Amino acid sequence: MAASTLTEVARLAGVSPATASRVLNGSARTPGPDIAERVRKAADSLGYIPNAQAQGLAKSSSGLIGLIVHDIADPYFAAIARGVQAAARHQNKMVLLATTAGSPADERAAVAAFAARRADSIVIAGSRSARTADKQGNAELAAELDRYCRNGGRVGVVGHAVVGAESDEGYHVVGVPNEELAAELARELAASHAGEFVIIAGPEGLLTSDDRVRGFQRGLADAGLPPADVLHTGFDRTGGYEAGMELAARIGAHGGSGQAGAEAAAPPRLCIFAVNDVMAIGATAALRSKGLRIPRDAAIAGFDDIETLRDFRPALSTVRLPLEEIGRLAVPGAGSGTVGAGTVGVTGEVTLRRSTEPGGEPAS
Amino acid sequence: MAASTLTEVARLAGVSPATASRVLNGSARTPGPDIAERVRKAADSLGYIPNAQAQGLAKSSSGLIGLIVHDIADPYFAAIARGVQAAARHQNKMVLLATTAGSPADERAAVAAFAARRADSIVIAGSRSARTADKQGNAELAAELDRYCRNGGRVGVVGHAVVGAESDEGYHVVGVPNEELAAELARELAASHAGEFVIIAGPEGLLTSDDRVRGFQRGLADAGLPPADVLHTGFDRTGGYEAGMELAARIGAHGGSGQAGAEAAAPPRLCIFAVNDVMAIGATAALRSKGLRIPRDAAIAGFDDIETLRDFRPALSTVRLPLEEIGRLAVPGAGSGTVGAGTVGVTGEVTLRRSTEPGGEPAS
DNA sequence: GCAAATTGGGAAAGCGCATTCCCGCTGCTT
DNA sequence: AAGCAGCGGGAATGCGCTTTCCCAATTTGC
Repeated sequence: MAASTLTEVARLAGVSPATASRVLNGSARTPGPDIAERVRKAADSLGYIPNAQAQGLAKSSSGLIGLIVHDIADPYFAAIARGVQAAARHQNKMVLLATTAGSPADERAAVAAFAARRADSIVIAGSRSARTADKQGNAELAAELDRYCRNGGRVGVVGHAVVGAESDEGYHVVGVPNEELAAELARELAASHAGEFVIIAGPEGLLTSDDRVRGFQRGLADAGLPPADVLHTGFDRTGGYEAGMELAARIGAHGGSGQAGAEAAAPPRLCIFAVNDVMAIGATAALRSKGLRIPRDAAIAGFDDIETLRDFRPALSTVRLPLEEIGRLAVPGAGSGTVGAGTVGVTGEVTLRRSTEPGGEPAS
Repeated sequence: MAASTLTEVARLAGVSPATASRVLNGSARTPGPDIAERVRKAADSLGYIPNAQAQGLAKSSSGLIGLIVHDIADPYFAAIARGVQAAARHQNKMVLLATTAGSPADERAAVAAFAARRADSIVIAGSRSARTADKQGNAELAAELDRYCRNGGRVGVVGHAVVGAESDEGYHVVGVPNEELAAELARELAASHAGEFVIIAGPEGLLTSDDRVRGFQRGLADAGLPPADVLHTGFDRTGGYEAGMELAARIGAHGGSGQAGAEAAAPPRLCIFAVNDVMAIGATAALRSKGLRIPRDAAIAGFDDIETLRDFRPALSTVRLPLEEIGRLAVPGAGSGTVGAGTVGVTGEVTLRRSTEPGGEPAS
C-alpha cells in the first residue's frame, strides 16, 4: 500500500483535487466549512501525508536548510548545530546535514547537493582556509555558492566570509571577533604572568586559528611583551596532544620535573594558549602524562568555552563564545539581524579560571 | 535567473530531454559517445544541477535518511550522528536531522515530516520511555512508524524496539546490552569496594536508564550485596549535579568532610553509579563543590565512555560503547547486519579508571 | 429589478524529471 | 535481395501537488 495521495483524498471527499489542496494547506482561498470538514475527515481516515517533494516541485521551495560542518561530533559544531536546528524549527523547516572534514572539495559537493534539493538556505560553519593548496578548491566552492545565490539561495556563514565570493548578494555572515577576544585574553594573562608565552595553533592558513594567533600576539605586544612562539598542529584534540608533548619536553629540559617544586631559581612558568578548547584539553593531557601539573608547572588557556568541558579540572581559562546563538543567527532569515547581505556580530567574554591562576600551588 | 533545467540543457545540446536525462544520470541506456559529450558540455556550460525533488518525484525515492535525536549537542547523540552520517555518505544519501528532546509527540511529528519527504529510511536514536504519561504519545509514534513502514520505509532504532510497534516489518534494531554491561560493571566494582552503592538514574520509565539500573542491581546481587539506593533525576548533566548535591549532603553527614581524612572509624566510602557519563560528570562537579574528592571520598562510575570526557580527571570509570559504530549500524541497509527486520548487537567494555580506584589517596 | 461584482468550486496547465513505448535505421542472416 | 533483430533516439505520459483560469451561483449596487 503506497502512501495515499491528494487525489485519493479528494475523491473520497467528493471534491476536486484543487479544493482538497486548498483546505489541507494554508491557501489564500479557504473553501466552505462543511467542505473543509469533509476533506479533513477524508484525509484523516486515509492517513494522508502530503508529498513534500511534489509540493516543493510545485512551489519551488523545499523547507530545507542545509548545514555544513567539519564534524558533527566535535562539540563546537554540535553546539552550533543545536542553534541552527532551533532556528530551523522556528521557521518550521528541517535541517539537512553535511560533514566535510573541512575539505573545500567536499564543501563544494555539499553545496551542490543542497542546491539540487533546492534548500531554501544553507549555513556553512567550518572555518575557512587560506592555504594555497586549497586555493582552487576555495574558488570552486565560491563559484558554487555564487551560483546558488544567483538562483535565489541565501547563505549564512559563521566566522569569515567565503574567500572569493563574487558579490555580497545573498550572503550573510555572523562575525566572531576572534582577533579582539584573543587580544583581550592575552592582555589579561600578561597582567599576571611573568613567564614565557607559547601558542598552540591549528594548521597555518586556517583563518580562525590565524585570527586568534594574530590577536593573541597583538595583545602581548600591547602589554609590552615579545611575540610568543607558535606551534602549528592539527586543529583538534590530537593536535593539541602532540604539541603538548613537545612543550612537555621543553619544560622538562628547563628542570620543572618531579614533585620537589623549588629547584635553583625555578624558571618562570610557561603560559600556553591553545587556539581552541579541545586542543587545550589535548595539551593538558599530554603535559599530565609527563608528570607536569596545571597550573603549577604551566598555565594554559583555550578558546570557545565548550559546554561539556566546563567541569574539567583544573577549570580551563578560555573565551566564552555564544555558540548556540551563533548557530541561530547564522540561518538566514532568523534572528534579529539584518536580512540579506550584511554582518551580524556576536560578542564573547574572556573567562579566566583555575588553569591560568598565578601562583599555582595545588589548592584544596 | 532560475536554475537551469534538463530541458534547457537538451535544447542547447540539440537533443531530446529523454536523451539528456539518459546521459546525465546512470540510466541503463547510454546514448552514443558523441551525443553524450555534447550533452555533458551543454550541462556544464549552463551549470546544470538536477532538481532532486523532481527526480525524487519521478523515481519515488529521495536519497534522504532521517535521523531523530534528543539533542544534537549532547555528545552521546553527536557521536551516533557521526556514525549515521558516515553510513549515509556511503550510500550517498544525505541526512535530515530532527531533535525532539525525547518527546514522543515531537518524534511522531518528525517521523511524519520524514515520511512527507519520502525519506528512504529513518533512524531513531533517543531512548524510549515507558512512562504512563507518554503512553498515548508512544502509541501514536508507533502508529506513525508502522504506517511509514507499510509504505515501504525502513526504520533503524538504537537501543530498544519502539514500544507498541504492530509488526517487525521494516524495523531493524541495534541492540545495546545495557543490562549485561551494567551488571558486569557492578560485579567488577563490588570486587574492590567495601562501601555502600548508590545509583543516580534518569527519570523512571526511561528504558535505557531502567535497564542499566536493573543490570547494576543484578550485578550487585551476583556479588552477594544488597541492592543499591536509586536516585531518580534528569538524564543529563543537571540531573547528575542535583543528585550529586544530595549525595554530598549524605556523605557530609557521615563525617567525610574537610582535609583531615582519618576521623574516628571513617565509614566505608560510597560508590556511585551514574547511568551515563554526563550525569557522572555533573555529580562529580557537585561533590567537588562541597569539598569532597574523587576517589578519596567517593568512587564514581558512568556509562557510555563519551570521547570528549576521556581527558577528564580523575579519569572516569565507565562502560565503553562503540557509539559511532552504533550509529553506522542503525542506518538500514548499512553495516554487515541482517537486512530487514532483526537485531544487530554491539558489545561494550567495562573500563575501570581512576575514579573508582580503591584506596583513594590522591596520587601524584 | 437588472447589471455588475463577488463568491466558491472545478478543469487544466504546469513544476522538472524518469521512463515506457514507439519508430526509423543499420547490420545481419538465409 | 528480402526479412528480422537490435540499436539509438524522440514523443508522450505520469509522479503528486499548486495555481491560474474559468464558470456558475449568489450578492450587492443603483
